[in-house]
Amino acid sequence: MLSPEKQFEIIKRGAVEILLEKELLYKLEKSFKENRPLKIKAGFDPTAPDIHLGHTVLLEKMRQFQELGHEVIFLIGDFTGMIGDPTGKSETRKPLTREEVLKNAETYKEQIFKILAPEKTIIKFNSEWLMNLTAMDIIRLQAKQTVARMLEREDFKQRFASHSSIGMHEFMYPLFQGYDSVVLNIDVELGGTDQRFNLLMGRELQQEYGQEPQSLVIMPLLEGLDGVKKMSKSLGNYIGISEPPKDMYGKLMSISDELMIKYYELLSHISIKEFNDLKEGLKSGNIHPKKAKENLAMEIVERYWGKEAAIHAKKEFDHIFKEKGVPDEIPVFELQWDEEEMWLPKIMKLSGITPSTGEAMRLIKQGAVSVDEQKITDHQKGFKRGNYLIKAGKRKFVKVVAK
RNA sequence: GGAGAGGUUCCCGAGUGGCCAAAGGGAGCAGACUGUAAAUCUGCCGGCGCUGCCUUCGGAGGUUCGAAUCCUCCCCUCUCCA
Repeated sequence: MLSPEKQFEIIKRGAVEILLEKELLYKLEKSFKENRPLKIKAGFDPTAPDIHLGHTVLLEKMRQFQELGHEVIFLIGDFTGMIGDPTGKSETRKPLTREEVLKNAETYKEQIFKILAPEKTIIKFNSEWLMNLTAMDIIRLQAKQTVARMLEREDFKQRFASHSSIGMHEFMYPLFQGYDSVVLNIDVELGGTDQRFNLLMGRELQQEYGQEPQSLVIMPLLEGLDGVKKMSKSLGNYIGISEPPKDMYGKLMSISDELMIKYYELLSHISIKEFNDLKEGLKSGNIHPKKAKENLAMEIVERYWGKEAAIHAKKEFDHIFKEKGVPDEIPVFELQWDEEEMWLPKIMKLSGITPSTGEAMRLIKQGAVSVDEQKITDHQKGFKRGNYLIKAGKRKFVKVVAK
């Protein structure tokens, strides 16, 4: 086991904040002395089992705890999921059926065990205990907090100020999440910055119930490909961990240099020293950012798909973008081709490479289209019945075969 | 229950009878540049073989030579009062 100080250093990497640092250090020392692992918790929504790199920030931190010998609980909020974390937009969600919850849990497992060690991960569902609370239990729980305290939460505060509606049940979300920590007697809870209020609630409730308050490790929300907004599926700026290697590689290569550093800090397995050297190197110009980005993309693709796939993805990427070549696998489209000659935009539309002939015409006028590696600029041009390789823009290819 | 505000093209948002396929911004796409990216510049950004035609402005009708704009009914969202 590593010394408490070393452990702390690893835990702190990438974290926005640790509450309270001294307290966590003390817990680590105690755990070290008594040779007793700490209980770590992180909660996940039961509805979104399609994991992307944003989720993995937390998972990576959990993995670090596992490697340090602590006990990690992957908590699926199947009960709290019915409420939906108050965001002002989301309405009360439909309760998932038992089958759906279990099915989603399976999907989770397939994905998270690419990061976490299966034998060391404890999976729990909070419906296990929350479902059995009586009305009396719930009132007792509610009595531990005040409306004023609830309104300190940024989201509630804003909605209250702007006269937007706040459902009574929404107040229960933080309480239940905190109560989970009480039930499990958690030592450290992990969460994103958006979870701060809920995480703190755990501390307060644990104290109310006579437990030592959990320490909090607050992780940043990973920015998506645009580098501004947080990574999320609905914004379409995400990299899913089940995406094919070449998509994953390509997306990683498209991030900005600045974002790359954050990704390194939060996602890469390189050591803290290596990370600092990298930052220095980039600053001084000794390391070319492109090279650094390639390494990052390789590391991450390899994590989810293996070394060979990563190498292949890189080759393919270099081929297409550096050499402006053609990928190995191009979708083939069998085109019903009766006439002698067909209008190019029509071919493009029918083959699905562009949504409309108008779009195809525009692209041709802009010099973005080539047929059999020959740039086409005449949007009136027709082609004789036959097979052609059409390229539109940098990454859209299709092989048209006359049928 | 009463009073009021509003629903416009992917998003935000202007437009209150013809000059509107609808300003502006964002997103997106393409070209140039580059390191593959960012930034910047340029072009595009409803459909159609396209100097024109067709379909869009919550829905359905109506007025008018002409409607996103006016009228009627309906649906939805939000606010205030109780």
